[in-house]
Amino acid sequence: MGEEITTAKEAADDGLVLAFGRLLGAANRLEYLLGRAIEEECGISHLMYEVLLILAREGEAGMPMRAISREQVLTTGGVTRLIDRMEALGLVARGDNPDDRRGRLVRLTEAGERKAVEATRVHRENIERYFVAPIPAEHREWFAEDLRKLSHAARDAIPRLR
Amino acid sequence: MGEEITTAKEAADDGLVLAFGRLLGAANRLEYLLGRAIEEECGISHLMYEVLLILAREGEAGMPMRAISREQVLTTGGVTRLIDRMEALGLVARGDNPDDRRGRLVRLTEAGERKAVEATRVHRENIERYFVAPIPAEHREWFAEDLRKLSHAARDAIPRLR
DNA sequence: CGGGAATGTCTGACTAATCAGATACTCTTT
DNA sequence: AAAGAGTATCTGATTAGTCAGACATTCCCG
Repeated sequence: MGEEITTAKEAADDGLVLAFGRLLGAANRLEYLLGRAIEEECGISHLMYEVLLILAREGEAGMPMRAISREQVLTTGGVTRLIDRMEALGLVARGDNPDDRRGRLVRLTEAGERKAVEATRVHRENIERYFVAPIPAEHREWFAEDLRKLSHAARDAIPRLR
Repeated sequence: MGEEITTAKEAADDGLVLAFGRLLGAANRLEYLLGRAIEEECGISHLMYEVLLILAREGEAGMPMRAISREQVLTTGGVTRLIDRMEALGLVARGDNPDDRRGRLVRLTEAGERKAVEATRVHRENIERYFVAPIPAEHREWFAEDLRKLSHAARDAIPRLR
């Protein structure tokens, strides 16, 4: 594993690269499956669902677009367009930010709250099936904990997006 | 955790949904970081790198586009265009498939092999830093093993893409 | 306090994916 | 062997993101 790699075949068989590929593979596939399910059953994209949860956590006051961009790896331009679509669906509302007149605050509407609850029901069921079931019960706690560490380490390493 | 969820706030605080969000968050951010690094240092996208490794594993003969689409969650149309770009960069070559004249076989070129080795060097370094370092040494083996299980379970559950 | 740097959002131009339909071939069944 | 079903790839239209630049506002330092 610590050896010098000189052929493409060796590169492809590298243990570390394989393990990492597994993380991405698992995440991509799970995201795909769960995203599909939410899209079909609730009519919103997986990214919209994530934003619903972020806003739900934030509460009444709403949060600036900037903060959403930071939570999800998404440029501010991307957030603008995502929120445009969510606003068109009636899930969120934009309001002025009294503390900073450049910015705006996004908050959930009633419909957005209902959608968050509905989508979570669908989501939970599928997570149980695809994410929890394959991990042996005695590993689950550590596994979740390690994911948390990984998630934070990776977040801290990301340079600020425009 | 097993309780009925009725408000958006509760949905956002659901332990299972949070843990899953962590997996996706970690994977997205790591993919972002490592994708950036490979792109900047090697001039290819993360997806291209994955395909280089897939082809390296396959060897001389090459593999049909269909198989690539299956490995990466990507439609066949997406693979066509990805391989178009990789061909333009000189990393892969398409050849006829003697066994099935509908299909074509994709294989690495010399330049593709070199790129796979080069990119893996960059990749390994960053994986060490962002992926391995945050996981305590005594968990690593189980963690990788659990990821493997997850990855396979998720792969088997994915419906065939067009 | 005034001016330059920094920040938050939006937008036009672009990119890389999806989807669905077209085409060409293969496989199976009668 | 002919027909119909199935499969591999490619392509036009669409979509959802990126990037870079515009603009308004705020922050900070002399």
